[in-house]
Amino acid sequence: MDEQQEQEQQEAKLYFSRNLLEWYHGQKRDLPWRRHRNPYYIWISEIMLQQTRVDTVIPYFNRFIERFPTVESLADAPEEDVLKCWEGLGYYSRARNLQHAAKQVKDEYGGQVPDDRDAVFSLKGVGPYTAGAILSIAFNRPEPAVDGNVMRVLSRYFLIEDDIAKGPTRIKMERLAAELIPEGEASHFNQALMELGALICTPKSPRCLPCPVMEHCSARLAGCETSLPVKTKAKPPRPEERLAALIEGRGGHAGRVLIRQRPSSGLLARMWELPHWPAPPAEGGASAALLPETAAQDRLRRSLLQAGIFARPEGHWMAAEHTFSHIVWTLQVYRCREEEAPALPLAAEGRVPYGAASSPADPGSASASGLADPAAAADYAASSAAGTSPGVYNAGLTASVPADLFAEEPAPAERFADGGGNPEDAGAVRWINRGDMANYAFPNVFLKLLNAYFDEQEGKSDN
DNA sequence: AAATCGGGGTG
DNA sequence: CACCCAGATTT
Repeated sequence: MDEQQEQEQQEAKLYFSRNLLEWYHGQKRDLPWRRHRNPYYIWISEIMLQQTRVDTVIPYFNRFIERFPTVESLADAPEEDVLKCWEGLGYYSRARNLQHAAKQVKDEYGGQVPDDRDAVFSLKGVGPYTAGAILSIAFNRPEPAVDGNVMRVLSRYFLIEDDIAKGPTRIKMERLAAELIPEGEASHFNQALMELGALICTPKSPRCLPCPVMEHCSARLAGCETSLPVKTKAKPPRPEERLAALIEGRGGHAGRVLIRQRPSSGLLARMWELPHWPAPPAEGGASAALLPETAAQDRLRRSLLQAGIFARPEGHWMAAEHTFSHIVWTLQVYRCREEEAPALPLAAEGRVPYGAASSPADPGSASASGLADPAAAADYAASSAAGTSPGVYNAGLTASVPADLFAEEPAPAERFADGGGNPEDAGAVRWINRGDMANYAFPNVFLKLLNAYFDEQEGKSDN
């Protein structure tokens, strides 16, 4: 690049920074986290915005800071409260990382979000982008905050054709973004950059006419703005057919359905769900949806028994789909009815094996109670499990199940080939009614299924 | 460097 | 419906 080009490049940068900043002051949106310069608010909003659009985040943000107004209140909250507040937002490990980081701030930084690069970086869930966002937006530090919006804007304005999915490209963008920050204006400028990406320089059809920097935008001048940024495509998610059980309680559980808690690591960690297992591949490669219903019900019953849950599938209810980044679940949901446990033994913990092979029946535990009636057994479990809510049912039924029922069970790794983590801390089950849903955090697909079910029940009882 | 982590919007 | 959106952590 000769001297003349270099000078033009410098002018393009100055033009960009000046015009963008001026535009932002006239166009910035009124957002809840922009109404104060509270580093805690900025931090919460940036974690939420990592994954979701502004419109979706706003109600979550408002509820979150109402429920957890300070770092300390977040640090001291029960984890399930934090997860419940995050319910439906996705990427739940971020909620758990956020609370972990709140404890860090409380214990190591006196409850104040640190105004220090290394300290901010050390917080769980805070990476290069979020650290830069907190330091610049909350503390006006001249740090770059390069997210997808910023990379899109910069790749177009400076016509950078590097693949933004690659690591080194982000480093390059950060160097460039840092150069562009006007003296003393890091907070406004970084927000302006992201605001432009969100409102004007959008992925599909950028609105170049109202763009404050269109005159010197290299991509627009070259007519290639819609083909930037260059980004390698993600590989498509793999499909997974699963059989799910909506179990209607009987006796002491009448009007309730059974839910269980997922393991504390992996997919949807510690969230609650209807029990479900991979569907066996049908003959000839047909999908599980085409699996003869009796075969599917038989398989589901085996899986339920294997998990220590006594229930009988009674027919297909509905299908539901749930899309992750890397998997697509198709859930075939069967309505099931709770059955009486054959022998009896109720252990005290309210847990069932989740990923592990079922433990052998413990003859000792069988004498823990002599209750054969499910309602009485539930009462027994509730009364013997201190600190649990009414309706808690101990499905840790290690009772004698005919061994041949398990003859065709797949290996544990196959049964729970969904990213399930440590089986030791999973498998808690509860019988819940609609009101109890407020106490458990569910992924959206199960929220929809449970609401659909309770709606259906209410409709029936009205008639 | 590649895979793991949700859920929603657009055309 | 196909296709798009992304940052931190783990492996």
